[in-house]
Order: sequence, then structure tokens, then C-alpha cells
Amino acid sequence: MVRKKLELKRIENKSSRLVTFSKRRTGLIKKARQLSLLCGVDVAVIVINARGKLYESCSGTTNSVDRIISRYKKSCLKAGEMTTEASKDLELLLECNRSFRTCKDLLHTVDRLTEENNAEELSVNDMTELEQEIDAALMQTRLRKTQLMMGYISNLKEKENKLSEEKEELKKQVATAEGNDVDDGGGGLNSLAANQISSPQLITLPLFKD
Amino acid sequence: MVRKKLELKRIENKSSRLVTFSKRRTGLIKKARQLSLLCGVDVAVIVINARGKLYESCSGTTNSVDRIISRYKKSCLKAGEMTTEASKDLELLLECNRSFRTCKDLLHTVDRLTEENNAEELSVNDMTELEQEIDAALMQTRLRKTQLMMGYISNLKEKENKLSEEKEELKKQVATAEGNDVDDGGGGLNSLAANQISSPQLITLPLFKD
DNA sequence: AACTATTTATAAGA
DNA sequence: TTCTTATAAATAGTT
Repeated sequence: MVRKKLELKRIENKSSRLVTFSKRRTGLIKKARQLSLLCGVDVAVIVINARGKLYESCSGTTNSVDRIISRYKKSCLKAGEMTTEASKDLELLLECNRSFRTCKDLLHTVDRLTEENNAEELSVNDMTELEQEIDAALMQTRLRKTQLMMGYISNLKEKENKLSEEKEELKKQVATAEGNDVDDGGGGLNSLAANQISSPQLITLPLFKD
Repeated sequence: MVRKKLELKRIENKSSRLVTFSKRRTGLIKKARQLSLLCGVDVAVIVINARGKLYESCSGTTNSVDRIISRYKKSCLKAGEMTTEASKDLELLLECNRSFRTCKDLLHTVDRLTEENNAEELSVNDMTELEQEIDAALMQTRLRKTQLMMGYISNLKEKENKLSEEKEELKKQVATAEGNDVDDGGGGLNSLAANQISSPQLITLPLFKD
């Protein structure tokens, strides 16, 4: 493109082709980095020469080409593309997609929708759906929090009971040591203590139906 | 790089960032194509923006990004960087986890935590944090929903006003046709109608701070 | 979306 | 290969 406008076809001369390859590869990767930095996006560049040698570059929040590739594959899956080549990854990715298909995901989808132009009539419905889902998540979260706190309280009660039991035991020993005979029934006290606490109730509910 | 030498850091202004993104993305892909064509190599470019939208480009003898990716993976395998199938899958799963880093993600993390053993004291705090986050999301969602509905209502009101205006106009015409002269003040009605509607307030807030 | 003043990339030459 | 340089290409700011 310089000194003479370069024809847009494969450079026949081998050495100048190699030189051009080196220069332009560097330039491409530089541009990729700039794009990533300036616009806050993830960019991966993969170059494979005629001998199969690999050159790669990656930038953005994800710091490996692999990670960008998996994001790429995820996008393809969503778009319903993808060939048989990657069908092994497919299963896994579907799994991932399924398991993240809720709150945050939906939030972003709607976020995207509302930032585009045609989202007027649909969006209110979308938002209502989203609202309900988030509300449900909130309820589940509060429920579990309560359960956890109750479990915690139960534990504390249990400890308290054990301690008073031990205290009782010690009192008895002191009394015995002083030569007075006291009615024991120790086992009975034990079982009573165990029954005083309602069982911890730490049932593990999934926060979302999968 | 033009009119003023651009600083090499993320462009803060959203709209110019988007414009730059579009221009440079195009430029990058063009360069990639040229490199591929001129030097007879395979090039894939993958760009993923902040919202996870994918842009891709591919050129060379292989005609899909997928094929370049599998060649890339093969290269990695040869280089011993990527050992077993299992580790590849692991990588993918890790990626899935990483990329959904908020609400739902947190939900699942906490879900996992509570199913494990050591989560007693921490979890209640976790749940409280989570609760707050979800609550905030819910509020944002409701806010946006309200804004959308208000916009919608404004539109309808506007239409209604336009229609009654037209109706008034027609009435006048009818009256005139009947030979009676009626006081108009039509323009006044017009401006009143316009002022009745508060402006749509469709400020686009992000649902999450990015 | 088009323009244009500049910067940046780079082909060819040294 | 690396440096230089003339020129093509890309593009930031503007309209």
C-alpha cells in the first residue's frame, strides 16, 4: 500500500510475503490490543500460517484465547449455529447455559433489549416477567437466610444445653464428694436435652428450579 | 490518532466509544482479511463486547472460525499446554462460572457453599449481602418498568390529544359548512395538549454497574 | 453517514 | 534483519 498500491492478492515473491506477514501480523495484533483497550471489549486474534504454526493474541478482561473461545462457542450455541466439530463441547456448554439461565442472564437480555430501539411494547412485559423472577429469588434468599439463622440458633441452644448438662453433672459430683447421696437419672436428662431442640431444619432448597 | 493523538486508555464517553468500536472493529477485520489474502494464512478474529455480543471474522483456506479454533486447539495440544480432555472441560466450566459474575452467579455460589460443611457463620452474612443485591436489582427492574410504562402512556396520551385535536378541527369544519361562525383558539388547544404530557423520562440506567 | 485533517501502518529501498 | 522514508490507509473529531 505504499510506494505502490499493493494488489489485493497473494504475494507471489516468497521473501516479501514473509516480511509482509511479519509486519502485518504485528500490526493486526497491535490494532486488536488497541480496540480492546479503547473500547473495553475482549478480542482474540488467531493466525495460522501455511506450515500450521500458530500465532495468537488476546486482550480484554479475559486473558486467554481459550476463554474467549469458550465465550465464542457459547454465543454460537445461543445463535443455534455450531457444527458437529465442537459437539463434545456442546454438551458442556449447554449445561452451562442451562444452569445460568435466570436472573442475571435475563437481566442482561432485557438490558440489551431496552437499549435497542424496538423494545417499547415488549419490554414492559419483559420487565414484569423479570420482576417476578427476581422477586422469587429474593424470597428464596430470605427463606434460606432465615433457615441458616435458625440452624445457627439451634446449634447455640444445643451447646447451651450441653453446657448446663455438664454443669449439672459437676454439681452432682460436688454433692457426692461432700458425702450426700443424690438421685441420678442422668440418662434421662440427657435425652431430654436432645429433645428440647427442634431439629435444625437446614433443608437445602435450590435457589432456582433447574 | 487524528485531530488529536488519542490516549491509549478506555474511552470514557459512551457514544464516542461505541462509534470508535464500530469503526475499529471494521478496520481490524479488514486488516485480518488482507493479511490472510496477501500471505495465504488463516486468520480468525473474535470480538466480544461488554454485553457479550459476538463479532467474528474468519478468512483463509478454512472458512469458519470453528475450524480455526480446532486447529488452534490442536496446536495447543501439541505444545502440551493443554493436557487432557478433562482439563479442557474444566477450563470451559471455569469460564462459564467466570462470565456470569453477579446475581445468579452469586446465588449459585452461595447455594454451593451452603451445601458444603463449613458455611455456617459466613453464610448468613453472604445471604444478607445477596439479599441486598437482589433487592437492588428488583428496585432497578421496577424502576425501569415504570419508566417504560410512563413512556408508553405518554405516547398514548399524545395520540389521544392528536385525535381530539383532529376531532375539534373536523367539528369546526362541519360548523363552517353549516354557515355558522365559531370562535376558534385552535392553536391554544394545540400547545395545551403538548404541555399536558410530562416528557417520557426514558433514561437508560444499566441494571448493573459494569 | 460523510468529511477531512492527521496519525498510523507499511512497501520498498538501503 | 532492521531502519528509513514515501506514501497509502485508518480514523478522531466534526458537521
